[in-house]
Amino acid sequence: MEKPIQKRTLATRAKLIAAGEAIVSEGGFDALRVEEVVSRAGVAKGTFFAHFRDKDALMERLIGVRLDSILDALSDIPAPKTTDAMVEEMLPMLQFMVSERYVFDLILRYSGAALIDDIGPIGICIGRHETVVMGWLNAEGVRRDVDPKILAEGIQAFVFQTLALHFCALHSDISIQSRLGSYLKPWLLAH
Amino acid sequence: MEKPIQKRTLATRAKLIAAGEAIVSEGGFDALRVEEVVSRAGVAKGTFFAHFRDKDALMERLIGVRLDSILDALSDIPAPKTTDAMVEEMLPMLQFMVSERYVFDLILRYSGAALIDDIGPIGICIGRHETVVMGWLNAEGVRRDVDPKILAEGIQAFVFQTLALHFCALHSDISIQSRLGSYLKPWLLAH
Amino acid sequence: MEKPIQKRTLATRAKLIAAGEAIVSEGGFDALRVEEVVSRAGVAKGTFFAHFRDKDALMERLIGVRLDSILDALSDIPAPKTTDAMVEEMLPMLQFMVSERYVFDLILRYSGAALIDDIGPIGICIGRHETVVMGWLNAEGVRRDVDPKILAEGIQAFVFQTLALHFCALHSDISIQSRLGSYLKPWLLAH
Amino acid sequence: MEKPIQKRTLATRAKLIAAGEAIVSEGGFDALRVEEVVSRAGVAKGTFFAHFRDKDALMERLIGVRLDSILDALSDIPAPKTTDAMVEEMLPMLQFMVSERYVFDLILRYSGAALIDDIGPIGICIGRHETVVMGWLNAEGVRRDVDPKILAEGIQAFVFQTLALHFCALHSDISIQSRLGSYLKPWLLAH
DNA sequence: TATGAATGAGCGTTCATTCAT
DNA sequence: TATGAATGAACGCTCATTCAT
Repeated sequence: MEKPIQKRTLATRAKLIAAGEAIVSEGGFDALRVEEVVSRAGVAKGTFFAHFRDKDALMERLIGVRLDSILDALSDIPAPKTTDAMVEEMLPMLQFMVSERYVFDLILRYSGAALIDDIGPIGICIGRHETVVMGWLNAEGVRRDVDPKILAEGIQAFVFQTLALHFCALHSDISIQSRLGSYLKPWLLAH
Repeated sequence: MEKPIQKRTLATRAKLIAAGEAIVSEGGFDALRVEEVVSRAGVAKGTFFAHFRDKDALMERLIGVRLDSILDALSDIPAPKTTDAMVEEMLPMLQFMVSERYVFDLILRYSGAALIDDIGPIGICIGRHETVVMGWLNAEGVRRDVDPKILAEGIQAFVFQTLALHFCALHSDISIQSRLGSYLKPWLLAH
Repeated sequence: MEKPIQKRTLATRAKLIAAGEAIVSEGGFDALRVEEVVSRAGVAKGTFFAHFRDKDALMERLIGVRLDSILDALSDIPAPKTTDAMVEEMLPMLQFMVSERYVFDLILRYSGAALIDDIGPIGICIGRHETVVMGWLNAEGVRRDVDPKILAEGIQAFVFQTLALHFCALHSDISIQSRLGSYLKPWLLAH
Repeated sequence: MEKPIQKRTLATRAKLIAAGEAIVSEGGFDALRVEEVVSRAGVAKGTFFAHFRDKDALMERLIGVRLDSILDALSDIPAPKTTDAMVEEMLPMLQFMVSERYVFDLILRYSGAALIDDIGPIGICIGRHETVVMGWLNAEGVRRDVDPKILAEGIQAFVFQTLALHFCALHSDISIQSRLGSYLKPWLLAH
């Protein structure tokens, strides 16, 4: 009785997201213009803002969709045996995050929201990622003296650090993989 | 003939920085508008850009000044003996970084620049911070199996992670100190 | 079979008007939004337009109600003997008209409608006012060389002029009363 | 020293006004779009708002220009001998005011401003009109018992009343001339 | 160096009104 | 009658940055 969301509403929202995805896949996230989204979706501008608080809200959704499909793949694989393998598996996600500065910034900003109420699509994905990664930590060689939750959060921290340095140090010769690896080994391995 | 920097030039730059600091101390970094800076400094808009590459260049200067004074204090203290003490000592810096979302974002963006050529004031400060912290790692109980440089970078990563979560998880009941502590213990301590 | 107006219909309309009045008494006419009217009345937006041609139709109703009660009082008093007394008696109406620029504009726009077919609540009130005022003109000292109908219309013109100047000339030191009086004396008195 | 307005500024403003006039003369005031003004003037949108507070501010200017040229003509003619002749002379102005509802509303709203400080173009024109008309009142047959200033203001009141009724009473068979005449005779003539 | 008018792309907003269900 | 999602056309604004003087 509360809010029997209408079919039409859902259809409109879907049209908006589909239009957004089309634009992004053609020109990247940075190229997305609200004006074009509504024109492609065939709805009025006012409608857009009735569905999304602002442009960023759609961006979050769109990024969330991408992250979700990456995470779907990640969930299906068996737990990697080494930190190098771990990094290898995370690579698709890292590459997506690093594909556009704009994307990275948005993820960074909305990622932590995983802990609060009005958790957005990105926050949910980060949460999923944490869960998946946590599932990997029950492996041989991984330290047992630290709460896996903390370990997973730490991995997250190193991921962000790695990507942030990647953006700043454009001419750096250290690859994402090796940098992340050099953090994860001492963080995860029993010694 | 090289760079006979004129007195007037220096004076103008000083006026701009003073104006910037005044605005920031009144309304925060986020509220700083080039328009107001020049109006307070009594110069024209164009003059601003003759002195600073862009607005961010001034921002960096302003933030750099603050960070520097915090770091000056940090350099004078003896190396903390425990991770808790370490967190305690870093608190002033954390609190400044967390004082405004805008400040945090800017630091995040320019921090990694420490690795590249055109290193700015913020990058320098992050570098100083890293050096100071690295100096603490020669203590008893700190693991020796990892390059201190990597350890220091890891601390940085945990600092950023902690602050990022702090921003998003407004209602969280975990304090900055305890969260950072729960990262640093397993990261730094031999076991 | 003609118009068996249902109880529900009347109830809905009453709710809408009540909601409108509540909003107006809280924030003024200018602040009335259809959105809020229906939300307070607990009906859907579409329902509003099933009851009122447009927003202005409600506005007219609302203003009409106020004007009516002012006019009821005005009808009961004996004809004033002087133009000053006349102005005095008209004051409550003037003050209401001047209470909000928006109200004045609306009255101005719909007042003349008195001459056409689809006469609305405001037009009716202006007509009533004209009738009342015309009844005052049969007094001693009032010129007889002009059709009382024209005289009454002229009074109306001076009222509007006075109020219009009142809005623009905020800092003017001439009161509504004295300005209107200085128009009415030469207009009404035999000489 | 205060504000040595630059030539370029003046040129830009002139371009803006010229563009506005062109649009108005093609499609009427109601058809003016800020977007088109700037596009025709070949300047940026931001520039428009640097010169005019908002769209209405340009409208005022544009209407002011038209009124000015009508008033220029009005100033050159000899004082009319009768109220009918007076009405006849005022006709061009009346017709302009009545040419578009939008124009009339704007004039009505800004006319009285003639009395205050931040007097706009329209206010100035109304003032000029009053002066011109006042000059006509020194004629034979015009009553002497009332301050010409009041008489002129009264004429203004009747003009607005006439035009307002003209708009509302679309199907009315009374012409502007005859209605205005029926007000002016008893207002102006000695009896 | 200094000036300050001009740039400019696009976002967010407004909110009365319509219409398919 | 009632519903409420959708409409839609502009407006106003932002404000760091550029460039001709």
